[in-house]
Amino acid sequence: MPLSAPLFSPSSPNAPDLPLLHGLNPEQLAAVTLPQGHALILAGAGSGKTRVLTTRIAWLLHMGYASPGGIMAVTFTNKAAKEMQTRLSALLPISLRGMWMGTFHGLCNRLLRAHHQAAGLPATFQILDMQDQLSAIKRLCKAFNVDTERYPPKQLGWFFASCKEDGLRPKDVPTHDPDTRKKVELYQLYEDQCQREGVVDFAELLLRSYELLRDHPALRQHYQQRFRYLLVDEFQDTNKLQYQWLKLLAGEMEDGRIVGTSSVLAVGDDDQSIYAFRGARVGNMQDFLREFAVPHQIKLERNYRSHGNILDCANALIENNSQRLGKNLTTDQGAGEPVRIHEAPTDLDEARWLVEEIQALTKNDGFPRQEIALLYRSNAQSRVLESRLFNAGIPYRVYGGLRFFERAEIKHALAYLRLLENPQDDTSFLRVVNFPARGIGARSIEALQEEARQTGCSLLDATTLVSGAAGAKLRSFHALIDVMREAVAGQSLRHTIEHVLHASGLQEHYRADKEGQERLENLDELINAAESFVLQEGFGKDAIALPLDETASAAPAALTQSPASQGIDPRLPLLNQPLAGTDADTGETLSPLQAFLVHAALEAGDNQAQAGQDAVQLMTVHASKGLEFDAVFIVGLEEGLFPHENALSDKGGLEEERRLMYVAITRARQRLYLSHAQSRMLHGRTSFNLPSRFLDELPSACVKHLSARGFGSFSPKKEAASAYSTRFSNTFNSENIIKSADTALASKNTGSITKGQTVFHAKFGEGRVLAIEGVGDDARAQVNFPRHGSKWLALAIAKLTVVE
DNA sequence: ACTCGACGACGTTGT
DNA sequence: GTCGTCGAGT
Repeated sequence: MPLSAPLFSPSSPNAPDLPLLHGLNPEQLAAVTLPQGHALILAGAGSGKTRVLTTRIAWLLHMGYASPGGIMAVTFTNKAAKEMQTRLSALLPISLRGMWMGTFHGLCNRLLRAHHQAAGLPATFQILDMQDQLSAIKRLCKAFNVDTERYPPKQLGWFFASCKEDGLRPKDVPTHDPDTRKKVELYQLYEDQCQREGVVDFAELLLRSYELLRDHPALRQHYQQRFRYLLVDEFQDTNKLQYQWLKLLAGEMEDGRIVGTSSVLAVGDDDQSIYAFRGARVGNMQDFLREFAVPHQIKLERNYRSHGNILDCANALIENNSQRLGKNLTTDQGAGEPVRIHEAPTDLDEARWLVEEIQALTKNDGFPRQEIALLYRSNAQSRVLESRLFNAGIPYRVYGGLRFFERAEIKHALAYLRLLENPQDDTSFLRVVNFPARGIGARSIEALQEEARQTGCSLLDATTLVSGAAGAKLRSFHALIDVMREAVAGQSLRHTIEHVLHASGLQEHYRADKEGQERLENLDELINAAESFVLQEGFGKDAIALPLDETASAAPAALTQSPASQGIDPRLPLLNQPLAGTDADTGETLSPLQAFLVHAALEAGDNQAQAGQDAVQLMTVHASKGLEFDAVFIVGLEEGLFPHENALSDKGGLEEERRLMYVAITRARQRLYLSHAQSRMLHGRTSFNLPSRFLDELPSACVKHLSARGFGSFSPKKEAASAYSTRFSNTFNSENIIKSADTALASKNTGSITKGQTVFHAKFGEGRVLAIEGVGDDARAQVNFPRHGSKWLALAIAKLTVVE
């Protein structure tokens, strides 16, 4: 559908000369001061999107168009939510209590906590992260003798999640084949299990709160009237369910259109949609325009981040995508330096080159280390980079490894805490019933699970049903939990955790373990995390007090005025309570411990709290979204890797890879390096890959090919090995390439060195030639040295002499 | 009941 | 190369 909505004129009387608005460009100003009504902001990378969002909120509040309680702002990541919070607090000196700002999952959790009864959940319901979910599914499979060869738990989890993201309960899933029927059957069993244990997974948070709003008109209308302004960040990443959820909050549907008094401001960039694999639906942007009859649409195309050459590369690249709303970024910063492209013989050489460039950047050009980012397509690539950086003594920080709350010792501690809150939580029970070891083995657990299944009760409750010595041990564990619960009743969060760490024996266990030092420190860190969480959330102070704005008073009033609430259904438990008290703020009805457990589940935490350290930043391209750096390296730009081979099967997949590349490029402010290797260790074997097609899509005027250090002049032509690789798919094992390279080189190979010979190297000594590839100056030999392992050596550089 | 070693399968992106 | 599972040994 054409995007022809008129621009709102910024010169309206709605936009007085406020300091708040200073420095905004005309489009930003227009977006910030939009009148009532829905709007779509197409915000290009680096166009000041977050600034627009926060200033918009500040402006609404400042002008009195809304109170904090009338605003809901949704983001995808906790990082973005926090950032918004911080910036907003800097703009406005008022309390933002009552404003709903957070991630989709966070807000859904908030909704479900406030109305847990209506949602059919216990007040103490716990949230399953991916690990928990997987172990829950595995347990389910075991209990029902599922063939996990045919139905791998991981795949089942993915199936359940995608059903939920489409808003489908088991009964709604169409089953045309026996395979799907089986999976749906398991889906139902999984749901039953979760319900029985009082736990919800990530997708369930969304689906459950969607259903809550859908099935309770009075409640829905209450929130519809409360939230006059809904702001959604990264709208292109919303999935079907999130969009439906938003629609319910925005107003009632009539004739395919939304009617209501709220204004939805969706901010997004279709070119940065990189989460289709997990259900994101860019089509939501078009649907939004249509179903909300969006009157205002603004494009933010001025980029304040990157130099011209970088931006030109990004623009040219993304032009190759067909499904676009259309957008072109501009800058007035000047062209800057060319984008540098480097080709390395191997992934190891790539890493070596990278280290040298980084050293030059920091030493000669004065780039701070934390302003340098290394981006890669998949996590596995970080290893080589890390080891080279480590050897070179360059401090670095890897994002996206095991995060704090995902560490085993932390999960153990949390499992105890969760059991105190929710004794039904079998996942937590199983995690810690024998950790530290209590002599409760697999057989005892099996017996226990059998009893629990027959009785339909939780594992903890079933401990009373098991006979014999095993039963006694199980009951003493039960007693341990009960004693802990009593001991921490009414205690502060800090004391609670300290007590649990001690009484559970966790601390002692790690203290006895000589490898457990780091884990002990992490447990201490958990206490610190809890402490700062309590301070941040302000528990114990004015936690109960509601802001004295219209929220507290107007919301119930609005409810009584609304026609639909005249005949309140008395069966709805929530409506028998004063709404202002229940709906208002999270945490209000939550104990500090409960809130902390939610916090731990919803934000797995940064993986390393070493922020502020002067370290090079390593992360996947996905993780880099929303960040920016002075200098960016994008490595591993090879066919099959980036674009990833799994994404090449369909066109949509390739376009998403291209958007991913677009995101990566637009992270750079001043300097951008792109590199690829002719061969790399992948999945434990050497593979030979063509340079990524994305490199060919960049305008040659903006790029500069660096000559390979020590390998003679750079040759833009495909190498012999690479040329052959096109005939055998993109990656194949080294045996194939050796064969083909051998044939290719039979006549062309200049040197006298051939495969199988023993050669001598000044540094490495004698070694056997495993393979030869390349021609002329680029010819290389893979030589296996007894003491140094196998190495690729350039024949033009390394002085190899044939031994016999 | 627990620990350890061998073995095989499996390798994107993540709230 | 890593992870999880399985079997044997203590």
